[in-house]
Amino acid sequence: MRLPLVHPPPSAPAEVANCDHLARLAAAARGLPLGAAAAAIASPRSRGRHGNALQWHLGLSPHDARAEPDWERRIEIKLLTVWRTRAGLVCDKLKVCDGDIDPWRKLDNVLFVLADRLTRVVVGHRFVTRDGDRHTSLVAAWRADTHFDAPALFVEARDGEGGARPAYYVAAAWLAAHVLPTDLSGVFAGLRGAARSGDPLLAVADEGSGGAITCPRCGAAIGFDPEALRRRGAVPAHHGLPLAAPCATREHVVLSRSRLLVNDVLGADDTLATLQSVVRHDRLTRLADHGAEPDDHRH
DNA sequence: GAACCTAGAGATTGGAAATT
DNA sequence: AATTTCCAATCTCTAGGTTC
Repeated sequence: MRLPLVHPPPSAPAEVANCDHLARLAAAARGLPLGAAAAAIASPRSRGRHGNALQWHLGLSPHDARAEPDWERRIEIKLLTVWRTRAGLVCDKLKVCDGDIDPWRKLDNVLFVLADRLTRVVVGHRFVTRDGDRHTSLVAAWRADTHFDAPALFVEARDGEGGARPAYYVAAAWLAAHVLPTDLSGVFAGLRGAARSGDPLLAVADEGSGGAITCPRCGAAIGFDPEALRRRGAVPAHHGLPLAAPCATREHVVLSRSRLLVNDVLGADDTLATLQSVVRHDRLTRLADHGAEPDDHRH
């Protein structure tokens, strides 16, 4: 159920908060697969595991549970999962905070890190300050009718144990209008059937490889529809026997090599290895460990 | 009519905080 | 010190609508 906002909006737009160090890290994250780090630091079904993985790569505590912006208490970092539909790039609504917390401060300055829903690869980022049209449209939610006006910010109640648990969300439409670019490479269409339950294991193939490759993890045969790979860039795949760990009990998806991004810090080989989960957890490269962290973050 | 898309709501998770 | 409750967060499901 949708409820009216509790916290009145500030009258003035937010001041821009910059951090050059964070900007460099965000740029360096492009092409980085988050799945491997997520598997290393979070439980397999944890809701926030890819956000945790991003925090880890940025040198923050992976399980940050503060009510304040994550980065220097000035910039909120949000992982935004995106996928492709016929209409272009889309994302889901995003929770801002619980209903008893002021959402405006969290929305002052946000670094949105965009990740592909299928591959969990970082595909881009955007710094967004609550000013200009973004301020106006968010503030308009204060007087909007929760049911008929499709406000950019809303409260949704969750009836759980111990009563309602309302929380603030930004609408997907607002994110589409103010955060998402029209197009971005490295973003795949959502897959039906496979990849619906849990993260699929990924294998990379060239589009000319004709429907059969060997599994990068265990060497067993993987079969797929090569025409579908050319058409969509990703296909559900059949993993042949033997089905040993970690390949047993997991869905498999084959990706077209030419549609994948390469992370500059990892390089082509390590990007592929990380994406395909063949890097040991204690050998993972952490983004924040590359390049010295300047004392002043160059503000 | 099959496949796809969307909004709304529910289900889960690990760490932090609170309590015993 | 050990246990329980609280909490942030978002992934997943479902029903109903749209589009090929």
